[in-house]
Amino acid sequence: MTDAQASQERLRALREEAERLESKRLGNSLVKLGRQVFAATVERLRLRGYEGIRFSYTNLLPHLDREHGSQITELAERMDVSKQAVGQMVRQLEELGYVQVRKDPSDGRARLVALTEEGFGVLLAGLEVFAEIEAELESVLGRESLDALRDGVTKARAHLESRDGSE
Amino acid sequence: MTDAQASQERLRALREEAERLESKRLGNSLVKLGRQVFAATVERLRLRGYEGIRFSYTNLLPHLDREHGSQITELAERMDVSKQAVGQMVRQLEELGYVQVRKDPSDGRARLVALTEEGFGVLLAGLEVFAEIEAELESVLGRESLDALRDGVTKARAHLESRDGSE
DNA sequence: GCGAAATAGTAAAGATGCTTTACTATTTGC
DNA sequence: GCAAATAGTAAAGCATCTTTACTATTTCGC
Repeated sequence: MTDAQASQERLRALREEAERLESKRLGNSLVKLGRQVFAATVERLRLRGYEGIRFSYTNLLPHLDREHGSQITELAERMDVSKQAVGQMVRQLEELGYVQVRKDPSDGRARLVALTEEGFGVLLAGLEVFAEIEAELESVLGRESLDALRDGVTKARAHLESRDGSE
Repeated sequence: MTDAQASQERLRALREEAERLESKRLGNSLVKLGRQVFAATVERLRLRGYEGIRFSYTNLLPHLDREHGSQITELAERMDVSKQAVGQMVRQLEELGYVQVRKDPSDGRARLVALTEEGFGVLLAGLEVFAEIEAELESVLGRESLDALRDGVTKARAHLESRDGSE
């Protein structure tokens, strides 16, 4: 076998390997599934009459109440995202009329974010949609597999976080 | 119990429910894990001396060869993304010197994308990193759980795709 | 062969969910 | 009472796409 032939052979084998690995590309399919869940959530909320709701909002809303309100920094910590990200969501939700923001009387720097009546509706709808998707996945995968998936995801995240300290 | 009290009670229960669900927010943790895999891959390639490699490139490279080359549209179909997205990656990889593009002699509209020598190196490194991460996750989760996770993700994607026809 | 329709590709902008850097306005801590 | 910490905003950037709109070829159908 000549060098050229060997090189070609190597390439062919490699492409086969790549092809074989294709189905296993975990990072990719995880993100795609995650985005599908995002899109499904947004779409189903739209069908329930809630326009303009992004998936990220459905992460924020459950942390809000209608009485006292919460500070943005506190919300950011609970959600494990930056306060800037929360600030953005709050501004958008305020425009949509789903949250109300007022000055914190006990701290001039802070603002208190609280749900409006409509925001409470979105929260309820979001929980419904969430439960619906969960139920569907459970019926497709079975309770055990779904739990195992969640568990696997959690463990994998913990490993990569400690190993690469990222995200 | 007055109406106001009932409403407050409802809210409190709801927040507890939300809190309880927090750990189960599948869409969110999936995307986060996916991004962790992205970041880990990019970081480990960087440590191997490959700068400027994005995760998306590691999806594209295994589809390329060094001889004939492939058309962008064909690559897009195989990768299940838009041809515009592939076109972008190709331009960026070309700038980095990892792929070479030439006109398709048999079709004046088309261009053929092929790996350079350096691009081949990135491909190999990417496969190494991929295998490394896989091995780590396998050692953390166990072979069976990892397979189950992959399987669960695949099934969940199929369900949401058929149910919502989205992504 | 010739004109309409399909196809390969590019360009530019927008969606989404973030982050980072840089800044202002308060409040706290010594 | 003054420096350092903290709450928040503003603006830009990043990553991986998509959508809309367009050009340049090629192919199909007659």
